[in-house]
Amino acid sequence: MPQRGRPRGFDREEALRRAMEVFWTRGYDNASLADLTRAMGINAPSLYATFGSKEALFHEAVALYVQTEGSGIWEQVETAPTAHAAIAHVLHATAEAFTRGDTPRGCMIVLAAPQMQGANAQVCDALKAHRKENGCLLERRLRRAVEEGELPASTDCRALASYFVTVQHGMSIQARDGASRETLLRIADCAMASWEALTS
Amino acid sequence: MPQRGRPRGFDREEALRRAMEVFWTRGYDNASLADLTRAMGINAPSLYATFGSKEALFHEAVALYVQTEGSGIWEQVETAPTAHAAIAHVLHATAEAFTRGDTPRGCMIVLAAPQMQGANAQVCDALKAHRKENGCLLERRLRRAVEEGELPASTDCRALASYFVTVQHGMSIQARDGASRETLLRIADCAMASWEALTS
DNA sequence: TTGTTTGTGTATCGATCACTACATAAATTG
DNA sequence: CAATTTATGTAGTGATCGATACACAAACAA
Repeated sequence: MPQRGRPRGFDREEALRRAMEVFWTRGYDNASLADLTRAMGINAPSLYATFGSKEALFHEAVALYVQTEGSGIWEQVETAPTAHAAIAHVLHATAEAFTRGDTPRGCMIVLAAPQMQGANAQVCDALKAHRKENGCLLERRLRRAVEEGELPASTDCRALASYFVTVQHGMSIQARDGASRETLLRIADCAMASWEALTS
Repeated sequence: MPQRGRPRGFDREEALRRAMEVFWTRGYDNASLADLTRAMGINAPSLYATFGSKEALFHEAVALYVQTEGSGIWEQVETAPTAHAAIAHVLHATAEAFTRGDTPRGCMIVLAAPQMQGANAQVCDALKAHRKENGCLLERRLRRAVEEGELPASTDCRALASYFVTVQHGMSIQARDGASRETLLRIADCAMASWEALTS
C-alpha cells in the first residue's frame, strides 16, 4: 500500500538540506523555527509532521552533514595507503571543505553547539560523540600503521590522534574568522611538519 | 563628592566575575538574564542600572576575562627569551588554564559566540577581534625572532602564527569535550614538535 | 459518492526572552 | 527636619521562543 492520504507538498530531502545549512550557519540554539521554516519553504506544522521536533530535525541534519559534507574529509582514512597520507588528506580536505564558498565556513559538528550547557544536553552530547568518533578513527588508523610497520611501536597513537583532531577543530574557528583556503592549507602543512619528529 | 544617593548593595566586581563565569560556561546567547541575575545575586534593574545592558555586561566580562584568565596565557609572549619559549609557554599555559577545575573548561573568547550569525553581530565581532589579536601577537613575536637571528629570514611567520593559534583554539574544543590536562599537554608538545622542521 | 487518511495554512498556545515603569528604601545635602 | 539622589524589589512590557489545535485540502478505498 503506497501513500494513503494527501501527498507531501515539498521535497523532504531538499527541506532537510536547507535545515542543515541553517543549523550549520547559526548553530542549534540560534536557529529559530522561523529561520528554519523560512529556509525550508514550509510552515511549522509541516515541519513537525515530517520531522517530529526541532531536535529531531537537527539530528537528521547532523546525519546528513556527516554523510555528505563530512565524508569528503574522513572517508579516505581507512583506505589511504599510509597513516601519513590519511591524515594529510584529512587536513587538506578540511581546508578545501571549510572554504568551499557555497556552504557555511567551518564544521557543523564543531560549531553548532559548543557550549555543552545550553538548553539541550542531548544535542551537545550527540555532537561531542561525533567529534570523539573522529579522534578514535584517527587513533585506529595510527595503530594499524604501527601494526603494519609504517610507524615504530613507540608511537603514542592516542596523543597523535588528539593532536591532529585538535588542529582540525581549530581550523573551524579559523575558517569562521575568515581564513582563506591558502591559509588553512598552510596550517595543515605546519601541522604535518611535526610528523617526522613525532614518529621516530 | 563621594557617593550621593543610596549605596549599591552588592560588590560590582564580584557580580561581574559571576557574570563572566555564566557567559564563559553558557555562551552569550544561551546565558539568559535569569541565569545572570541568579548567579550575580541581584535583580534585573540592578543589573541594568550598573552595567547598562546584557551586551555591555558581556563586553565588560570579556575585558575581565582577558585581564584575569587570558593574561596567564599570553602575557609572557613579549618577555620570553625566545619565540620558541614564548609559544611553548602559551600552549602549556593553555593546557593548564583550560583544566583548572574551578573555572569553566576552554576559552571564553573561542566558545562564547562561535556562530557569527547570531542575533548580536557586535558580540561576535568583538570576540573575533580578540582572536585575531592573539594571532597578530604571535606573528609579531616571530618576526622579532627573525630580526634577532633566532629564526631564519625564510620563516613564514604568518603561517606559523596561524598554525599555533589554530592549535590553541582547537584545545578549547578538546577541553570542553573533557580532555585531561595531560592530554592537552601532550597536544601542546605534538604541536611544538614541528618547530625544527618549520624553522630551518 | 462517501469515508478515511494524511498534509497544509491560519491562528494561536504557554513559556521565556531582554528589558523597564514605578513605588519604595537608603544614603547625602540643605 | 525636608529635599535630593541613587539603588532595589515587584511586577510587569511587547517580542519571540518551540510547539499545536483546528479546520480545510487532497489523495486513496469502498
